Amino acid sequence: MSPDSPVVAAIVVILAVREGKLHVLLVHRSGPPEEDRWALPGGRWNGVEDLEAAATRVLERETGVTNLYLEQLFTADSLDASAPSLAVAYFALVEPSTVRLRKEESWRPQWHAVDSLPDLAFRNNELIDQAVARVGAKLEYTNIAYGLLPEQFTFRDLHETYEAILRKPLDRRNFRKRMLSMGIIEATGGTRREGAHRPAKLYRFTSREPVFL
Amino acid sequence: MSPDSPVVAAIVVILAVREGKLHVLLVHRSGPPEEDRWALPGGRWNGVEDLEAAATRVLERETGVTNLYLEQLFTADSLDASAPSLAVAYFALVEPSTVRLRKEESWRPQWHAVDSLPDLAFRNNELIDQAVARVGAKLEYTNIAYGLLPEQFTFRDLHETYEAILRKPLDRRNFRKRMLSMGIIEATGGTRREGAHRPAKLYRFTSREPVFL
DNA sequence: TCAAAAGTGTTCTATCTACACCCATGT
DNA sequence: ACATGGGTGTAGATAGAACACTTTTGA
Repeated sequence: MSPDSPVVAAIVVILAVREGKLHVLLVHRSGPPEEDRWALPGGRWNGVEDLEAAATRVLERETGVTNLYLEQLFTADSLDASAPSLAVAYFALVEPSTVRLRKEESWRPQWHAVDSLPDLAFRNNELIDQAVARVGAKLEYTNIAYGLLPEQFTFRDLHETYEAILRKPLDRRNFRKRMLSMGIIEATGGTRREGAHRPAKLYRFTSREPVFL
Repeated sequence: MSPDSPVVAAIVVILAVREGKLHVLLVHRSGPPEEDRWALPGGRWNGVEDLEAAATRVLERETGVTNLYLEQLFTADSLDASAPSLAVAYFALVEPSTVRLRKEESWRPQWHAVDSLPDLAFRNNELIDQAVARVGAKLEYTNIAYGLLPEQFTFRDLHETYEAILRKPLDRRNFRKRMLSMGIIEATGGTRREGAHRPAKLYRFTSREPVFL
């Protein structure tokens, strides 16, 4: 491999909220370089398809999910000291119940709570921090949370999702007002019973395409 | 060149405010591909240095400027239909009086008002739009305007700079209050006479490193 | 004394924050 | 009737927007 022809990979920070905590999907490297460490899933770019298509392919291979929110994040160099390489990082927002993880023995993908990550290969921790920061900022002025939630959801679901990403408590009443005044969600008319208490109204996103306010 | 080993280039959106208008530095392509069109300056990445070093090198070659504000913007593929290629775009903020443009006959760099750009090679217009949007957003919560202004400047200079990027009038009094309350600038104590009128106080940025508020 | 730009405060409005009680349901 | 989470309103503080006159200087 000549110095002029680096290896280019697309890697994806796949984020989901599970049981009120933000998780990222990692694979365990069973071969060099950085053998036996956790890392973001990725795939080599073949130079023919779109870069974003390469990221989509990685996302689908690892999760079975297609068509969710995907955005370019950052391009990192020098990740692999052994050869010239470039990693174009994307992040994806997925709804965990739609995910079917790959079941291989090696390179097995697994959810990890973002709060308590080990030291990852290729300085991937920095990319995850960046992705979380970016998503948090975008929650304020876009509807991209649709990527993290199912078609229908309660205000509680939405509230937990926001708190998981922003890592701070949000007043329930103010949160509700803000969401409604943003106009990105609407009541479906339905309700959901979940226990010995009042049923919650169901909502949906008015659009499941990215909308900027 | 195999499909697995694309060409990687660093390209730079170099922005400056000249006479109250936002400008971008472009080179005129005197060879294929896209011969005879204007494009962003760039250089091939050699795979050894940091990507950011490659961008810095482009910036210095075209402007003589070093050590100003530089940030990664976006990585674009399929810019050149003839071969697999990847362009990692950066944007830089420079103070035009410090710039000494390269004087070659071909590939001569030239400032262009962002308001009235021609159709550029490699869909570079989109990258410029992105850069301007990003800088505009960051003016609100960072001090990166330091990159566009000399060591000392008047409130008028600062005001014109902000208006040039945001493309909208900003009330002078409110602007002044906001800048001072942000705490990113301070009076030097000096003044500058510029004509038959009251001299303006001079200010400097309290820090010339990026600061987030 | 005039022209030209620098400098300065107040009022109003909208937005954000803090905060506590009643409601609907199942057991 | 009680336990559990769902649902709602108000008051105070803060930040942003609108707006016009006085000051300093050189000619």
